[in-house]
Amino acid sequence: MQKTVKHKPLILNKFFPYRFSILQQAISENIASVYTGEFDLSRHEWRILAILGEQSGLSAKQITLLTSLEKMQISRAINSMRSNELIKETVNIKDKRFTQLYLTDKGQKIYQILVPRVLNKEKELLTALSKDEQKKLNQLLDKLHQKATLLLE
Amino acid sequence: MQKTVKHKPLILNKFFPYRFSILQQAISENIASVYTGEFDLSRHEWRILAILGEQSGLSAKQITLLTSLEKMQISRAINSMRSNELIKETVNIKDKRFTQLYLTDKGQKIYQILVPRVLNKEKELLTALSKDEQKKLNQLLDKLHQKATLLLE
DNA sequence: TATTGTTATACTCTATAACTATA
DNA sequence: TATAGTTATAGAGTATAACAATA
Repeated sequence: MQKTVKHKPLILNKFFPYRFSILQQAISENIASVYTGEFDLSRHEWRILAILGEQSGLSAKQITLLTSLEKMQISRAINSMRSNELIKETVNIKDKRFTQLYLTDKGQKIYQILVPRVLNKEKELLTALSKDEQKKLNQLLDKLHQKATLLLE
Repeated sequence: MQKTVKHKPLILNKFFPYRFSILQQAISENIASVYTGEFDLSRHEWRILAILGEQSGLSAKQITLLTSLEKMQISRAINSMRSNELIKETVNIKDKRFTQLYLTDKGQKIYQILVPRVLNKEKELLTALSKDEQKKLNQLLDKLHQKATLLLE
């Protein structure tokens, strides 16, 4: 006689959130291999570099609104990037509480090198899918994201 | 005159790996809210509970093969679960290097309570998509996973 | 009083590798 | 020699909150 199962079984390998997490890890490692390899950035540093490369002069506060990073994570990452001379800053004259952050020449150079590599890695990953499939995937993930966020409230 | 951009710009919010990572975090928090809330399990502990609830008597080595956990992560999680009396163990008689792990009655009770809740949370998340869309999503993620793994080698 | 950003602290997680016991 | 599992240790990341400067 078999043990009575009172509920649907949970097979970890078929459990959507688990599978998603494993895939996320693989994707993340692919991208991280680009920015950790030669320039030894942390994930937070890489995100800040990406943001500031695109939009100069942001404050830490603005970066919190554009990324999932919190203010002390940013403060620490900035600290490290400052000592590696990737970032310089000025105080906002109109409101001295704000610091305006910029990439240094060195920071910009690294940014210019990394962006094509990272975009290329993204492209490589996505060659697994046709253009239509990529579009479909984005739609599905958007729906899922909306629901996941809703459920967290 | 505008600054010359020598490459395609990288907009973090539209960068697939970034979006994926944000979504993963939201999904993971949804599931974690179930197993951390009442029983205060860590993610590793939860995964081990899920595995052992399904298959009794596994060794730590076997668990490494069924999850993304490594042996010392398992060793530590087991340690904590042992002191919370969720797990008991016996030595394999044929090869004394192997430990066979089992849920205690208490561990099983928690397992029986958590599985329906966790599956329900998964279901809630997936209501964002139709059955067809869920199937499609799984196919697309599988393809992506294959590619991501391949690129890591 | 409220906000920006820094710092302190304690905690969790991770990675590497040395260690034991068994084979 | 090789394997299963434990332990030590240092580093990275996280969460909470107190803090200084400015508004």
